[in-house]
Amino acid sequence: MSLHEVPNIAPRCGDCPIRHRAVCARCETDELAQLDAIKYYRSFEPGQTVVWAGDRMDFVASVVTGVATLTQTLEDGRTQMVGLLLPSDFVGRPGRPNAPYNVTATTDLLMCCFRKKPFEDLMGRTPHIAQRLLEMTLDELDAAREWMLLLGRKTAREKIASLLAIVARRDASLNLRTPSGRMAFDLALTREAMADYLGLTLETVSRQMSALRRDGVIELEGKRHVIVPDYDLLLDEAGDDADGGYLP
Amino acid sequence: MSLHEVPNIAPRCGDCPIRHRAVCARCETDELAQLDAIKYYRSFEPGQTVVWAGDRMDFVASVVTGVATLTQTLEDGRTQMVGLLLPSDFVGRPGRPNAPYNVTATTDLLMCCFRKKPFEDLMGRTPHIAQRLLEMTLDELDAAREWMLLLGRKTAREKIASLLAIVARRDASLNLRTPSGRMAFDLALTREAMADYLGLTLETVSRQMSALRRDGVIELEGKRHVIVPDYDLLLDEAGDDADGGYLP
DNA sequence: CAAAATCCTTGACGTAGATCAAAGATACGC
DNA sequence: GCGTATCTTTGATCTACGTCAAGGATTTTG
Repeated sequence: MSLHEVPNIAPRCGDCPIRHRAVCARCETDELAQLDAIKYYRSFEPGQTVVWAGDRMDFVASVVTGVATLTQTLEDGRTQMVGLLLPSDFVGRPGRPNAPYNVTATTDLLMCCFRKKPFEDLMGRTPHIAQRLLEMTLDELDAAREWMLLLGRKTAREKIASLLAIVARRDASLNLRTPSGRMAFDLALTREAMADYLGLTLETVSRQMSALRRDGVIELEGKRHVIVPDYDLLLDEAGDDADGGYLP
Repeated sequence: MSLHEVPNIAPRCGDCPIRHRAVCARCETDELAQLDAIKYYRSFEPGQTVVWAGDRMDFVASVVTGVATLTQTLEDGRTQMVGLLLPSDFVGRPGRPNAPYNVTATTDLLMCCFRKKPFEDLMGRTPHIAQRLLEMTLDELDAAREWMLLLGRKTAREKIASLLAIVARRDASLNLRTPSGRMAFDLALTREAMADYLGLTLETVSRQMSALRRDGVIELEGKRHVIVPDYDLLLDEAGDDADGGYLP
């Protein structure tokens, strides 16, 4: 349910195959046991919908493997992606019965779910979980606002470059990155999904990807595997924000 | 720090002239006293900056009267508004030392501030304040995502209509609204601020405002006072989202 | 009350990205 | 191996919105 740098340093959550950035960062073993008691797994195929906007959603979850998206649509079918869920990201909101957006798997997707009621109870008993959730939600809000800048003011080329930079950065924590700016990753999104992310059409996305390749900013192997020979060059293209980004 | 319907039903916070949606919704009198002890007021003139992006921000605050904006900028000066603060809205984030965005007064502005350290301490002691803050942050996130749909997929005319509908709705709780859809309000934003909100240029905003007037969707008295003869008509123009909006 | 800011409107024109259309890649089933 | 479906690329054209420019309205200042 977010988009930023993910340190992925949280301790393992019981026997759960993923490090629950969401709920485990400061968990005591006792709490981990309680989380384990209420968790279960669900898997989805590419294209499958996890929940429809407006539907009751009686669980919260974090992504174990795969990619999911949050999307919003207008009556006439125009759609805008409003969230991109990568492994360790969290979906769902304690205190809200219904899902505000469509949640869709774009790849094979495994989610670790917690039934909402017991999760909320646990949250009520352990204040630091609520605090952690607040922290995460604030991160998401920052990401959403960065995204707003992209949607409102960046050119198509800058949008593409920014998206690639974001995905590359997320992958960088896991994947190989040479000391130079060279890095490679797979883009788990179709051109259409990229377009929905960026507020463009898929044709424009395709054209701009070709243009970036032509200009040597990126290399493409097949359609989805991207190589960034010089990360700084990509960031230049992305026209990243002034105001220096805020200090830690 | 958000954009939705604000019921404004929270009890008064001590002698504070505003109902602190943020921190008082479920406050005990004891906690109110503690909040009162650490609060102070600051006022700003139109155009004045409350904090610069990146600067240390050692308080959280809620807007008492007036309007403020959160903006982000690219190096070349392109700017995007990412938050609109109306009375009762909350700014600032416990746990983060620096402000991520520029906060600027667009009218005369009075803020009720709480020094961050004591506020955080209080939050640590009273879990429901953290919960309330989480709730508010989730509301903001929803608003940000609605805004993303606007920025990414709506036409200029729809953008304007959506903005007017949002402001009208915020005002509706305070202002007069006849049983029919007729309503009137003052727009505390310049054309340029509207443009920054909507990801447009000020010329396009001006043209679309004129077009909406010409088409009888709105009436204008002077530049800032807007009359909406038929609110449903405005909502049609705004091309509001499908998926029915989620049920309460 | 003139002079100078601001803020807003309107026009003429250019362009980035949308739309429409066709065809190449790649994968999948039989 | 061939047909079908999905995804992607590329081209030709259109258009909504941006850019540049001029001129009102309204307020502020001296």
